[in-house]
Amino acid sequence: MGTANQKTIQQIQSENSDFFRIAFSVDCVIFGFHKNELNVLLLKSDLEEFKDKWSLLGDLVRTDENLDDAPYRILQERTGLKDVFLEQVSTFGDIDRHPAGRVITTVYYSLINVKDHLLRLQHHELSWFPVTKMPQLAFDHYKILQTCIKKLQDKIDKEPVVFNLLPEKFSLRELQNLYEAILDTKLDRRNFRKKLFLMDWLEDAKEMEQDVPHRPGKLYHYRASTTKPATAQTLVQ
Amino acid sequence: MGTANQKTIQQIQSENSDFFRIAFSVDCVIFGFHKNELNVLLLKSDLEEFKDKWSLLGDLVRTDENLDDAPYRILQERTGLKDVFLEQVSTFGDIDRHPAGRVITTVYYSLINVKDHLLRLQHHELSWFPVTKMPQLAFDHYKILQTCIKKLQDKIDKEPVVFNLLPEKFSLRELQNLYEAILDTKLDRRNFRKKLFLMDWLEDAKEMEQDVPHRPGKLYHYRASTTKPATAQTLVQ
DNA sequence: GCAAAAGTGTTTTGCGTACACCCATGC
DNA sequence: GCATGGGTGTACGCAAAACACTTTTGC
Repeated sequence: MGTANQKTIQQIQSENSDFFRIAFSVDCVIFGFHKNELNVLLLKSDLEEFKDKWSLLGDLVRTDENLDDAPYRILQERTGLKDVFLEQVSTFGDIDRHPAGRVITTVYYSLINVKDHLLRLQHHELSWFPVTKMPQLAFDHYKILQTCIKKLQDKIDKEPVVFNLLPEKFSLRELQNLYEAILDTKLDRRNFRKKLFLMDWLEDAKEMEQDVPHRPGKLYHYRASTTKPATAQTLVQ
Repeated sequence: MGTANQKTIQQIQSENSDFFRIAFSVDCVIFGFHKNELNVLLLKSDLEEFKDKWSLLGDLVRTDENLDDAPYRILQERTGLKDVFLEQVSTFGDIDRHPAGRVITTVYYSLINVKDHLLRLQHHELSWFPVTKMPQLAFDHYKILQTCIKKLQDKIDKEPVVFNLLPEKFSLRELQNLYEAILDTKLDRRNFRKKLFLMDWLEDAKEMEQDVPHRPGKLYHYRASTTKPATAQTLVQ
């Protein structure tokens, strides 16, 4: 903040005790891809006001953790997941967004691979919901979710983030289904393949699909290498 | 937040008193356009640790105001400006970002028209600095500023926000200078004009520049109307 | 042999980019 | 008349979009 003067935070606290009536939380929109649908992980709300509603995974921020670390902790605690993709989206702080009092929340979205990590769903009631069939959400979580979906849609055009949602090896069809699910639209197969190969994100896994009732497709994996050869340089300028 | 159970905020507060050692602020990156340079409004820091450094305009969030309202209040209080363009950018919350204690801050950027509003600079030491010649900044404000510049650069390609930085009537040359200052690059004049007219953001003000030592250019103003008139529809078909 | 999806190329169109000359005004 | 910036059009290359047929496998 810009107006701090020469005081300790404790002094500020006592002089501005009102300001410390604000609680600070983090909420996570956790996306997964399952049965050709984009899913979100939700928790059954335990607030009386929101009985039968669901909510995003969230928690208060600890005083001894960086803000950007909090969502990693929450995911680890609730799902056992580590090393996931996470990105900050926005912060929501309307006065009345939480019925119990003033809570400002910073929202992150996460992309995880549902199949690889069998979630150890704890005693909490956790469940996946397709974004097209969302239950009633508590708080302002519906608005938050829509913001995250928009952000994700913008992101996948330019950045190779979708691979976080897929198993290591995948077919082009699966990848296209995923893009279609996120963008909520149909894509032309030939143009999609052309564009993806141009992006230089894919590497041939030298394997084929197994046990499909039709001609098996090739499998690919994400080319993590950031060493984009000459192409990148020619694109600049 | 997602894990609230049936408690009042006061109960939560007493049980989690540690969490309420976090202060919550808002910082504003206020952009102006002056002498063909993108400028930022800064305040001389009054923290001893940051003597001779400058900082963004910020303040603690009040318990009785929506988060998104706080930056409007801050701008009003410090500069007298009302009805400005403001957009939330991101929230910064590293443990040690503020020397006096734990402060999480949500950052907004603002675009204002320097000439129209003669700022009533109060007793605070406020000053404009070109983004190319920034002084030493306090806290993590340099990082915050860079994030905001990046956001602004992305934004002006798609959205008509730059007009907030200009007087009501302006020449195409001024507009191009502004784009060049924000993007930190040179643009081709003919292509720039073509693109801007295609965007359908401009309307002929039926006036010319005055007192310029060369052929005067036409003045335009921003076409606020989102009602793209018949042209679009009649041209289709 | 039939169903189902894989794999593949060409054409068209629009957009971004590069580029040079005449024009209107103040001095 | 000269310096300064205003105003305009064309050609090229690339990328997006539209579009149909053959191939491979399981059953």
